[in-house]
Amino acid sequence: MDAMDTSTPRARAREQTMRDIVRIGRGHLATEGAAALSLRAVARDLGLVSSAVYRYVASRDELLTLLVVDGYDELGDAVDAALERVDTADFAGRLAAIGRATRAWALAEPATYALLFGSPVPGYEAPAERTTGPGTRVVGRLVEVWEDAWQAGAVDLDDAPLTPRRFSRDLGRIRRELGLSAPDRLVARGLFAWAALFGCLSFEVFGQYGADTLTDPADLFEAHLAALVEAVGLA
Amino acid sequence: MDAMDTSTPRARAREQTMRDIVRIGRGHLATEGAAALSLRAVARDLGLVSSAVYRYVASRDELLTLLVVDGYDELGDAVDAALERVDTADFAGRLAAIGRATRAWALAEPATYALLFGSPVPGYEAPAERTTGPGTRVVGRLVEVWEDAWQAGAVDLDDAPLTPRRFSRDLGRIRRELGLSAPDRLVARGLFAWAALFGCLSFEVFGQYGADTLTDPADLFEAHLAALVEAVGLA
DNA sequence: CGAAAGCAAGAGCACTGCTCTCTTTGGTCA
DNA sequence: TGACCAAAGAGAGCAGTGCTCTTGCTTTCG
Repeated sequence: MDAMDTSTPRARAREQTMRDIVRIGRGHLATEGAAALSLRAVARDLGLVSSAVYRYVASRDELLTLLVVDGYDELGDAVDAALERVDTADFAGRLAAIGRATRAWALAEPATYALLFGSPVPGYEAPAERTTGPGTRVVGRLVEVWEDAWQAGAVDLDDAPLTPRRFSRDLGRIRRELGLSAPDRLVARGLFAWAALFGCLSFEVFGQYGADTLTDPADLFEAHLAALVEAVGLA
Repeated sequence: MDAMDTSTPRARAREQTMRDIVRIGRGHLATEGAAALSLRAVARDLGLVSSAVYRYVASRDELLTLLVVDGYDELGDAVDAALERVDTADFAGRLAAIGRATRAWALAEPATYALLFGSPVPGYEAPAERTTGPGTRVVGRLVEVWEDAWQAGAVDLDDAPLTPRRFSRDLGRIRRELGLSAPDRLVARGLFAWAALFGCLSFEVFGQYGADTLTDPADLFEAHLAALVEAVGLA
C-alpha cells in the first residue's frame, strides 16, 4: 500500500520524486508561507506540469500533511539531540535544553513553526493518525523531565488536589493515561510551562515584541526559561 | 482625507458601505479564516461586483488591516470593561480580569484572535502607524498592573539587575520609554507573563491541547492564571 | 445648468486547486 | 524477443482568486 519497495528502479525514482516534492514544498513554505503554498509552483520547480504532481500527492492538503510530519520529525530530532548532551539528573538543564533546541529550530524554520504551532490553516485539518505521533514528541520529553524530577524529589510543589474536583479528575485521567506519579499541581504547571514556552516562542518568531527593542532576544528567552523552571518548582 | 464627512447623503452611504464591508469581512474571517478571506466573496455578499469594492478598499491587505484594527479595538474595549469591575488595589484580580476577558474574547472570535496573535498572514504586514496604537492596549493594561503593584510594594521580586549587562540595559530602555519604576526582574517577568498568557490562549483557541481531555478548559485556564500571578511575584 | 467627482459594472489578465483524457514510458512475463 | 499493462507525464478545461482598466450612469457642487 505504501509503495515503499525500493527494489525496482521505478520505485526508487518515485521515492526520489516524493523527497523532491517535500524539499521544494519546504522551500516554498519558508518563502511564501503555508497559505500561499501552491502545488502548481512546486510542479514548476520540479519541472513537471501541475497535473503530474497529483500522481504523487493527492491534494494540497496532503502536501501540507507531509510538511507537518516532516516538521515534527525535524523538531523532535533536534530536541532529542540536545537532550543527549545533558546530564539526566539536571532537570532544569533538561528543560532548558528542550526550550533552547525548540527555539533554535523555530527561528531557523519560522514558516514550519507557524504551520505546526501557529494559527490553523483554514480548511485544513491535520489527520490525527499521521500527526499525533510525531507531534507529541516534544511534550513527551517535557513530561519525562517533570516525572523524573518528581520521582527524584526535586520538585518544590505540594501534592494537594486542585479545585474544582472535576479538574482534579481530569488531571488524574491524564496522569493515568501517561502513567505518571506527578501530582495535580505539577501536571497543571507542566501544561502551563508547555503553553508558556510556545507562547514565548510565538511572540519571538512572529515578531510580537517590538522589532528592535532588544539587543539579543536570546537574553530575554533565557530569562523566560528561568521563569519556566521556577513555575514547575524546579528552582 | 478620511472622508468622514457625514453631512451629505453620499458620505453617509459611503460610511455605511464601509461598515458593511467590515461586518461581512468579519463574518467571512470567522467562517473561512484570514488566508481564505476573499474580496470577491465579500462583494457577492454585499450585492456588488468585485471591482466595485475596490472603490472602498484599496486591496485585500487593506481589508485585513481594517479587520485587524477592528479586532484590537474590540479586545481592548472588552479588557477595559472587565477592569472597571475590579478593585484597583487588587492587583492579582486585575491581572486575572485581563486574562479572563482576553480569553473570553479569543474564544468568541477565534479567527480574529488568529489574525492578531497567530501566524502572520504571508505577504501581509500590518501597517505600524495604524495598528500599534490599538494593538498595545492590552499589554499597556498589564504593564499598569505591574507598575501599580510595584509602587504599592505588593510584588515579591528583588530589584537586582539581570545579566548580561546588555539585557539589563535593554530593560532599562523599556523602563524609561514607558516611564516605569519596576525593576529589571519585574519587567522581564511581565514580558514572560504576557507571552505566557497568549501561549495559553493560543493552545486553547487553536486546539493544541487534546480535543476532549478536559471537562471544562476554564479550569485549566484558572490554574494558568494562578501560575501567572505567581510568576510576576503577586502571590 | 454644466462640469466634476463618485459609483457601479463588465471585460480581461495571471494565478490557484483539481479533474479529465490522451500519449509515452518502464517493468514484467510468456 | 515481443506482448502487455500499469505508472508517469502532458495538456485542456472548469471554477475560483486578486486586481486593473474602460465604460457608462448618478450625485454633488460651483
